[in-house]
Amino acid sequence: MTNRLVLVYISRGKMMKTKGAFSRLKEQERKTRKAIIIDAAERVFASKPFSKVTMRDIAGEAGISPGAIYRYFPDQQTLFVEAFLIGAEGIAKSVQEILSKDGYTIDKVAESFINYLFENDHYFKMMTHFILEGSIKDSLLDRTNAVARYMLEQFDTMFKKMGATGDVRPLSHAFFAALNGILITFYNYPGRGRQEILKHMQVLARIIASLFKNRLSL
Amino acid sequence: MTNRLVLVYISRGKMMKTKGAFSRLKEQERKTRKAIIIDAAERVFASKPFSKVTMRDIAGEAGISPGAIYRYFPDQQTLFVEAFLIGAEGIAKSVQEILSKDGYTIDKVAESFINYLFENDHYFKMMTHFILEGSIKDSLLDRTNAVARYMLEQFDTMFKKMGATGDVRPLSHAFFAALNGILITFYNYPGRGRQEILKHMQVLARIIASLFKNRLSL
Amino acid sequence: MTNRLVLVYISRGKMMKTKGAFSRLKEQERKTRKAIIIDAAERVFASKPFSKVTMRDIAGEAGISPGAIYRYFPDQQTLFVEAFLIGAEGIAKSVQEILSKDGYTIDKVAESFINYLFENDHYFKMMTHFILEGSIKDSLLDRTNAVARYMLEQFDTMFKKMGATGDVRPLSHAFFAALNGILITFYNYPGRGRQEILKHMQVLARIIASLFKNRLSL
Amino acid sequence: MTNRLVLVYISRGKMMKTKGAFSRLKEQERKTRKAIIIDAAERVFASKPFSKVTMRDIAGEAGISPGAIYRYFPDQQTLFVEAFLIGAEGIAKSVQEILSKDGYTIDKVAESFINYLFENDHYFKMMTHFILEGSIKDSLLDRTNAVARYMLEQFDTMFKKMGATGDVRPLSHAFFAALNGILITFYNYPGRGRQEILKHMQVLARIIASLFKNRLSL
DNA sequence: TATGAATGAGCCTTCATTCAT
DNA sequence: AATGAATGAAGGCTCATTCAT
Repeated sequence: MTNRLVLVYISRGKMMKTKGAFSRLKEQERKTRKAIIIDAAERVFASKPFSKVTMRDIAGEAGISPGAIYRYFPDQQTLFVEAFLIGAEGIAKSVQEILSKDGYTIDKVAESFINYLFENDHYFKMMTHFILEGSIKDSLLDRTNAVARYMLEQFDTMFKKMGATGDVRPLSHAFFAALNGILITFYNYPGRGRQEILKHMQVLARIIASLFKNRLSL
Repeated sequence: MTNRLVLVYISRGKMMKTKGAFSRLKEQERKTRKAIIIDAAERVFASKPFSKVTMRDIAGEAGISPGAIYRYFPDQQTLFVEAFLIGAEGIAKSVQEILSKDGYTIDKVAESFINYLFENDHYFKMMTHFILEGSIKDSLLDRTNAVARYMLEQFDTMFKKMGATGDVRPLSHAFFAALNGILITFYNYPGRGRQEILKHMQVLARIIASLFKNRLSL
Repeated sequence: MTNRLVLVYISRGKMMKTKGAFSRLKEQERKTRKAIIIDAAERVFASKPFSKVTMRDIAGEAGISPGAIYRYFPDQQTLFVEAFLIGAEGIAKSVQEILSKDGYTIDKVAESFINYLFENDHYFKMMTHFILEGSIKDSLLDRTNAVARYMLEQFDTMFKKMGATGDVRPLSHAFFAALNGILITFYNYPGRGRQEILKHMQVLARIIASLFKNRLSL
Repeated sequence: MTNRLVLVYISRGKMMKTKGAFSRLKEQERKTRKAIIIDAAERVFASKPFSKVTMRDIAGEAGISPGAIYRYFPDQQTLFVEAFLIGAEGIAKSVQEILSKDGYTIDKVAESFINYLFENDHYFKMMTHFILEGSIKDSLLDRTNAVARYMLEQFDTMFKKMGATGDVRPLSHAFFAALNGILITFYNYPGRGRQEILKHMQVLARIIASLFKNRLSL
C-alpha cells in the first residue's frame, strides 16, 4: 500500500515538471484501459453468437460499468471495429511470422492462416459481420483497409518469392479470398465436431495452396 | 324429399370430386402468397443491412399487416431461411443450366456462380448470416444442407467430366469455398463501383477456375 | 339442381303457412350448432390452461371457421360463459341425482361433487376464472346466479332432511364454499399425481362432510 | 503531501471496512425499489382484472419506464409471484399474531384470515390465478410451497393446542381449504356491497370454525 | 351462412445510450 | 472518471374480431 502511494506522489511531482511526460502517461493509461475493454470484448465474442453480444456483457467481462465504456469508445460500432482491428493485426502478425522464416511454403502459410482464424473465431466472425453490415464509418474503414493491404502485401511478397512475375496482387487476392471462403463455408459444417471441421479446413487449405503452387511451377 | 336427398348426395359427390381441385387451388394460392412475402423480404434485404430487417419492414413492403406474415411462416427465422432457400435453388439452377450445356468450362461455371450471387446479394448475405448466427432450427437445417449438397454434387459431376479421378468431393468443397470467399471478401471493396467490383470478382474467379483446370490437366 | 330449387320452393311454401314451426326448427338448429361449439370449447378447455384457449382453437375443434363462431356468440366472453353455464347445470344435475336417491348421505354428496368437478376440470377452472375476472355482463350474471341458487337450494333440502332447523342457507353456503375450496386449494398439489390428488380431496371432503354431520346430530 | 497520501490510505482502509456497509446500503436500496414496484403492482392488481394487468401498467403506476422493471425482476411471472409471496407472508404473519396470543380461538383465527385476504384481494386473486395457470417455474414454486407449508404448520399447532391428536395435517388442510373457498365463492356475491359481503364471509367463517371446534370437543 | 385471410392493437422483453450521483 | 439505474424506442409475436368472397 505504502509503495503504491509513494508512486502516486512521485508522479504528481513529475506532473509539475514535465507535463509532456504526464500526458504521455495518461495517454498510455487510456490505451491500456481501451485494451482491457477490447480484451474483454474478444472474450465475449468468443463465447456467444455475434448478434447476442451486448455492451453490458462486455462491461461485465471487463469489470467495469456499461457507462464507462463510453469514455473510451463513442459507440458500440467503434468498439467492435477496434476490437476487430486488433484481431486483424494479430492475423497479419501471425502471417508475417511464418513469412519471416526461411524455407516457409505456401502450404504452411495457408495452414497457419486457417489455424489462427479458426482458433480466434471472433475475428473472423467480426470480419464477416462488418462486410455484411456494410456501414462502417469512413475513418474506421481506412484502418481496416490498411490492415487488409498490409496482409495482401505479405502475400504479394510470398508469391514473388515463389517466382511469380508481373502483377501478383490478383493472386494474393484470390489466395486470401479462397482461405476466407474455406473458413466461412465450413464454419458450421453440420454434424461435425470442432476438431473434425478444422481438419477438413486444413485439407481444403492444402488443396488451395497446392493449386497455387502448381500454377507457379509451370 | 327423396329427390332432395339424392341431390344432396350428388352435390356431395361433386364436392368430393372437386375437392381435390379446390384445395389444389387453395394450396396454389397459399404458395403464391408465400412467394409475395418472400419477394418483399428480398427487396427489403437488398435495401438495408441484414440485421436491421424487421418483420414490420417486410409486411410493409408486401403491403400487408405484420400479423398476416405469421399465417404463412411460423416465425422470422423460417421466413428468412425459406427466402434463402428460394435463392439457393436459383443458384443451383443457374449452375445446373451451365452444366447441362455441352461445351461448358469451369470458367463459365465460376463466372455464372459469381454473377448470379452478385446480382442476388441477399442470398449470399443470408447464407453468411446463417453461418455466423449458427443456431438454425434442425428442420430448416436439413433443407439448407440439402441444397448445399445438391450444389456440391453438381460440382462433383463437373470435376469428373474434367477428368478428375478418385474422391472429387474435396475439390468441389474447395471450389465452392473459394468462390464464396471471393464474394464475401470483395463485396465491399472500398472505393470501387458495383461494376468494377463485379469485374474484379470475375477476374479472381477466372484465376481460381484456371488453377483447378491446371491441376486436372497435369 | 332443379330438385334443389323445388325443395326450396317447398320450404318457402311451408314458411308461408307455418311460420311458427319453421322458425322453431331454425331455432332448434341454431341451438344445436351452439351446443356443438360449446362442446368443442369444453374439450379445448380440458386440454390446456384456460388462458391459452383461443377462438381459433375452439373453431378448429368444432370443425368450423373462426368467423362462424360469431354467428352464434357475439363475443368470446359470451361463449365462455355459456359454456360454463352448461357445465354448471351438469354439476347441479349430478348433485340432484344423488339427492333424489333415498338414503343418500352428506358424505356421498360431498364426494360426488368433488368427483364430478375434478373429472370436469374445466367447469371449475372457468368458474374460478369468472369469479376472478369479475366483469361478467349483467345478463349473463343472472343466469349464473340462477344456477348457483338452484344448487344451493338442493343443499338446503339436504340439510333440512338431515334435521337442520331455521335458516339453513348459511349452512349450504359454507358447505358449498368448503368443497370449492378443496378443489381450488389442492388442484395443483405439488409433486402429486392426479389420482393421488383426487384421493386427498376425497379425504378432505369426507372431513368436511363429517363436520356438518356432527353439528346436525348434536 | 504525505498527509494527503495518508488520508487516501485511510480512506481506502475505510472503504474496505465500510464496503460491507456500502453494499448493504445498495442491497437495501435495491430491496426498496423492488418493494416500490411490487406496491405499484398491487395497486394495479386491485384496479382491474388480473389477466388485464400489463407490465406497462405497473411501470406507469410505479412512475418508471417499462424496461426498468426488468432490472429488478427477470420476467413478468417472477414479479407477479414475488408480489404474491409478499402478500402470503403478510397472511402468515397475521395468522401467527393471532396464534401467539394466549386466549386465541379458532373463530378469531378464521376471522382474521378472512379479513386479511378480503382487504388484500389481489393476493388471493393471485393465488387462485397461479393455481389455475398451473405452470409456475420450479424455482418460484418452491417458495410458494414454503409459504403454504408454513401456514399449514401454524394451523397444525392450533389444532394440537385445541386437543386434536394423531395426524392433524388433514384437519389443517380442510380448514385452510374451507376458508379459501369462502373467499373465492363469495367474492363476487351479486348485488351485495363490499361490507355486506365481508360480513357474510365472516358468518360463514364462524360456521366453519364452530364445526371444527365441535369436532374437537367431542 | 360460412369462410378464413387480414387486421392492428397490444403484449413482453431487450439494449444502446444517457445522466444524476 | 466511474457508476449503474433509467430510458424509451423497437422488435417479434399473438389473437379477438371483421369482412370480402
